[in-house]
Amino acid sequence: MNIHTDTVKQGRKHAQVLDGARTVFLRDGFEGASVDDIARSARVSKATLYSYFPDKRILFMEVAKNECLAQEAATDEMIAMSAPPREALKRAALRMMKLFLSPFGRNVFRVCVAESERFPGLGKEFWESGPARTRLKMIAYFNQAIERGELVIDDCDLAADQFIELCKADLFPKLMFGMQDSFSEDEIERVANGAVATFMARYGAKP
Amino acid sequence: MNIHTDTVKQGRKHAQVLDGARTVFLRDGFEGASVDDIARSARVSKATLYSYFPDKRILFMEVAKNECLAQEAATDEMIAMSAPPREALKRAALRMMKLFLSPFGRNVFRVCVAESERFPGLGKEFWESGPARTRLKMIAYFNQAIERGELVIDDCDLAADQFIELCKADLFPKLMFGMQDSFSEDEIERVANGAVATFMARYGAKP
DNA sequence: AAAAAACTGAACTGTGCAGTTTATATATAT
DNA sequence: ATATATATAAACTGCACAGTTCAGTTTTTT
Repeated sequence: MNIHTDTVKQGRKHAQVLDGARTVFLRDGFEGASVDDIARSARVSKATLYSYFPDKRILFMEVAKNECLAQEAATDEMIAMSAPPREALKRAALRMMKLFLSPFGRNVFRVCVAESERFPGLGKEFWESGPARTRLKMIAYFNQAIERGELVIDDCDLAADQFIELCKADLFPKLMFGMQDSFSEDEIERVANGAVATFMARYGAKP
Repeated sequence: MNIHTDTVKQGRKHAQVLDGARTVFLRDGFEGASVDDIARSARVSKATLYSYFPDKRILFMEVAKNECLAQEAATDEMIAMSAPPREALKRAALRMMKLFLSPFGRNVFRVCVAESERFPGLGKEFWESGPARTRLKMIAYFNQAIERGELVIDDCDLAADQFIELCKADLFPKLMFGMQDSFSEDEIERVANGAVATFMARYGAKP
């Protein structure tokens, strides 16, 4: 994430402030979060907070930048490149779903959607350092599996996007519209299996 | 939409106020919209506005209620029940996509996501009077097509959810993360065709 | 142990905005 | 025509919150 590569003062409480900000921003969004809340949550005085981050916007950006790095780290080891499609896809599906169904994923998405007007580029940068990487991993896997004759795909980009969307079926709208906020293993299994089955019906090599 | 069935004062400027509110809320969200802006946009004094709607929250709910009714009306005639699957699905895909890619769809979604904390039930009510109806229509169609031997579906609920998500592939994330805000016919065609092809590969009756 | 740097808490300023009031104007009905 | 309803503009109140200041305390460095 390239948002603001400025030098921000380092010091004892730097991380502490970021942690508090992360908590509050993820919970309340940008507008919803008050700097007093953040300072309280970080167990730091407001003055200290402002000595590290000259304003709320910059603090928010710093938090976003950090989240992106974390996301980036979590992406590695997502797909077992050599596994057969059904297995590899199932694992990928479960991982992706766990991520965007988590409070973290939910909130990041909410904040990106709500704040993308105020912070142009925020959504894009998050996307690129998170979801886009997963997508690339998947496309790389597709190419290997095509080589092996296990998959037949004309448009790999679209195929990847379709698989990702298939993993959101049912659950994602329920989450976004606030109709449900946690999901059982069974619900997740059902959707993951459905995603794999539908994907393979279209793109699995016919014997 | 059942949010607040109170009696709100009727009168000459009732619709005018709602219109202005609709414009501004959809553009700026709940927090982002100022009552002064709304009054200005509705060409009505603030006092008049408040004589119709006792507070901002209620005004917002009233707008949401109206949008739901409109949505509901637009849903009828979405699927030609007797058409063969590829044709019916293609048409349904294009309609759905046009809807959620429109500024209207985008904003309603944004507002629901951003405001679902502040207004519990808002997202759900919108979902139920909009997307859920489309979903039901689709399931009804599936059942007829299954009867005719054109489709083979074990879990119609999941199948409908999958089709809806397939229609969002590629475009929806780009929209949500602010990476692109309008889409060409070609882009839409590609995704719609992909959705139909993938859906049919899984659920189309084998000859 | 002394000096320097970092932190605290609390009070303060300024601004933006929801909601109210008032004095005035314009329709609508009798 | 006159009385009553309704609408208007503009000023005002109250509050929440970003950002500042400062006198005093704690931690780190030397």
